[in-house]
Amino acid sequence: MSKKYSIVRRILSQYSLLTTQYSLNMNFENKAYYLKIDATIKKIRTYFQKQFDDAGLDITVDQWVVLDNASRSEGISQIELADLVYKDAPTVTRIIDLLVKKEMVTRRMSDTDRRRFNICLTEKGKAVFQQALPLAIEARQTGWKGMNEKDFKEFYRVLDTIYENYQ
Amino acid sequence: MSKKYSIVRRILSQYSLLTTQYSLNMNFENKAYYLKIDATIKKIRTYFQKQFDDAGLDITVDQWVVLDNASRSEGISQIELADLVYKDAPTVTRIIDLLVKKEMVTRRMSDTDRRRFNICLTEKGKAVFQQALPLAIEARQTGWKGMNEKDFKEFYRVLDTIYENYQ
DNA sequence: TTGCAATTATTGCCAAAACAACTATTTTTA
DNA sequence: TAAAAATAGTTGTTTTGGCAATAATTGCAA
Repeated sequence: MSKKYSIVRRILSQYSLLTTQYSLNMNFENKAYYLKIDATIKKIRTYFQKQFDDAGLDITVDQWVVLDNASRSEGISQIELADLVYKDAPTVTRIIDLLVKKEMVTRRMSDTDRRRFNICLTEKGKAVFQQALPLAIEARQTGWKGMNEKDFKEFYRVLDTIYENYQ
Repeated sequence: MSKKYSIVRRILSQYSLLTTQYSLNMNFENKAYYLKIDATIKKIRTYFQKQFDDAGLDITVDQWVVLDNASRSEGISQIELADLVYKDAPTVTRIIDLLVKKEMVTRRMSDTDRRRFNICLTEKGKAVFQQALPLAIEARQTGWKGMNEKDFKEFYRVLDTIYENYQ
């Protein structure tokens, strides 16, 4: 409905973004890369979500990230999962709650440490993972179209440096 | 309290991230840059928030982004603001609600269009902006330490390309 | 071995994101 | 000019993020 017009607004907004944020009379360090990164991550997230929705997969992007990482480490704990996916423990607790409710993963009490759960994918979880994986790979490649490995390394270097600068 | 140990976990987690996600036997397109960007943006956000908190400023990062953009366009509408900050209209409505509650901005009914509000900073809003601005600039420069303008341009080119690839 | 520190996970609170549905206007167009 | 389309903004719902506080369990040190 108002889709077309929000696209127009978006384009106009990008234009103003270009004129203001790229303007040459600013010192480059002062340009707001935060907003740029934020806009990009939202774009990626939206695209991934659309792929999952279109495929009829009942899963969010964050749930996918958790499912993906859990599938690669059978019996991982929630806190280990939290570190892998850069989320805090409460957030992982709630995402696992939802995945359990959807019967995609189970919490198995650890034999050796009774504070801990071992997270395991159910058959349904494995099936969803298998369906989502090619979509995720395709989405990733779509985003990276037109760029090469050198771009990738430079990009990672900058992201790593920013990350380290805030440690 | 458990701060020290979560740092240890974070380092371990980064190590495993390096070994798995940078491993050479993967095609570079398949590496999950999504998680990397997501981790970085969270890091930036947390640092900004800490600066505001330490300075005793009662403002969140998202509220700051809205306040900052509103301050640069006296009487801007909410939808224009939404486009500038890459948020949707409902999100901006609620952030403005909070800023109004904190008496940092006001909604003034537009003279020419009765659907529209003109957003204006109050004196308090301007004061908070003046206090937060140097902190934001400092935080931005901190994140960019050790990098130059060429890095910046390359970085923006990659972000722009990803963004465009998903259009 | 007792006691304290650390760890795992949960809950509560508030802010924010994405989406749909809705009201009230304004603009378009037939 | 009347009807339809578009626009600005709000509200509701669900999910996620960050932080603090808590319970239960484990590990360590005196």
